[in-house]
Amino acid sequence: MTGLRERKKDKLRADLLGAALDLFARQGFAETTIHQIADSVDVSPRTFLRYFATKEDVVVSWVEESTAVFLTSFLERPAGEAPDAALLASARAMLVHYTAKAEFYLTIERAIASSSAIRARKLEMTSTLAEQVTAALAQRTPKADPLQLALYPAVVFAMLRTVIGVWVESEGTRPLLDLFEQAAALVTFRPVSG
Amino acid sequence: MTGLRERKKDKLRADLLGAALDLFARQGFAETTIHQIADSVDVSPRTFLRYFATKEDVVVSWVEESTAVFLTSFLERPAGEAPDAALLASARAMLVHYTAKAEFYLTIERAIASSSAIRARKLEMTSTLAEQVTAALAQRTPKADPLQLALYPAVVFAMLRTVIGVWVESEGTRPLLDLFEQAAALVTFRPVSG
DNA sequence: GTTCAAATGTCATTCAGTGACAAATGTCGA
DNA sequence: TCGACATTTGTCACTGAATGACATTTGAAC
Repeated sequence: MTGLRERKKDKLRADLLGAALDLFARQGFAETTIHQIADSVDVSPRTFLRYFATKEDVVVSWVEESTAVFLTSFLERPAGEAPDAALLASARAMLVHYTAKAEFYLTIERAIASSSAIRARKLEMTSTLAEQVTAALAQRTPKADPLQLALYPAVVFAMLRTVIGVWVESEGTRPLLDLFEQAAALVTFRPVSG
Repeated sequence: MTGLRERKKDKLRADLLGAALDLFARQGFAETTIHQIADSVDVSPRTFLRYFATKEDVVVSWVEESTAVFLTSFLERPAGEAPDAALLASARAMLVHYTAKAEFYLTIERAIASSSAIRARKLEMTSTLAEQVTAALAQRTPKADPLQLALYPAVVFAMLRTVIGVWVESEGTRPLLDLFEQAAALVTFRPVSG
């Protein structure tokens, strides 16, 4: 299972990630070249690009982890549950995951906030996730209007984005889940007539 | 005022824009090079980059127009108006603008939908607009929690994005404002306690 | 240890974007 | 109308991201 080859690969990936985040934090994202990242781990730039399709992906790969948490949670929700309840539950699951790795995600989110290129990339990933969730929702209630199906996920992710933004600005002092409950209290969903 | 120089500049900008959108529509965004765009208007690639900072900006420059409509409208709303009412009113103003130039914005939005690079860029512009609106909101109700201030704009823009998405998919047949009213009926805002 | 597959390095290339400087082209006053 | 002046454009050179092809190294398995 875990031969030397795989272990090396995992380690190299982790090293590249660490070196990249370190350089990003010190010099900024745009000011760091792939060459520098590769150099500080003693590999060729080409190798870096084999592990991460683009420079942004270094940061964004971690967003994938959290979106996976959301999606997994959502697909496991009972079929009879109301869409908004299911979405909110999955959002909470994702924030629990964030909270468990708070220090780490703070670093990631700070890197994201520092560069418009990464911010754009993350927004795009979130919108992809929203599409997946919308598709899953469509399977649960096939008769519903596309607008209704797309709207709830979009709104929930807007809430998540906002909550995480405030969390990062508070340096992680305001508990994520509390913030989310406050946000959820301000927006009400009307039942979908499917 | 309008010397030959300025007129030439305006015309060239318009020509570059037209040529670019045309090529994007036919070949796709990523498959079109700056060189091609410049060639079809008989200018050097360097000149293209003097008119548009990046290739994405060709498309994105038009998003700026619509965001300006939103922001202008929002800043003109009466000070006493409830935040959610003001936001919804400005959203409607923006959609009226979209509807007035429906054919054109359909082209733009199709280009946006076709390329993840542009989609990312547009999302980023929307989030910048959301920040500006949040800042404006903060001036109206200075005592409010940052979370509350940021949440409403984020949700309204999520609604707008969703509505425009459905509109584009319907090839512009479903009226934008109708879609928006349907969306607004599904999500309710609780009053902000500032 | 030999054989096979995966990982890496090297090389070449395309394309976006930037800076510097020269050439061309309007603008405006004499 | 001519000539200084400013603006726009073209050319050249360069950096850096990203991709493809091919050779080389290095684990894996027998």
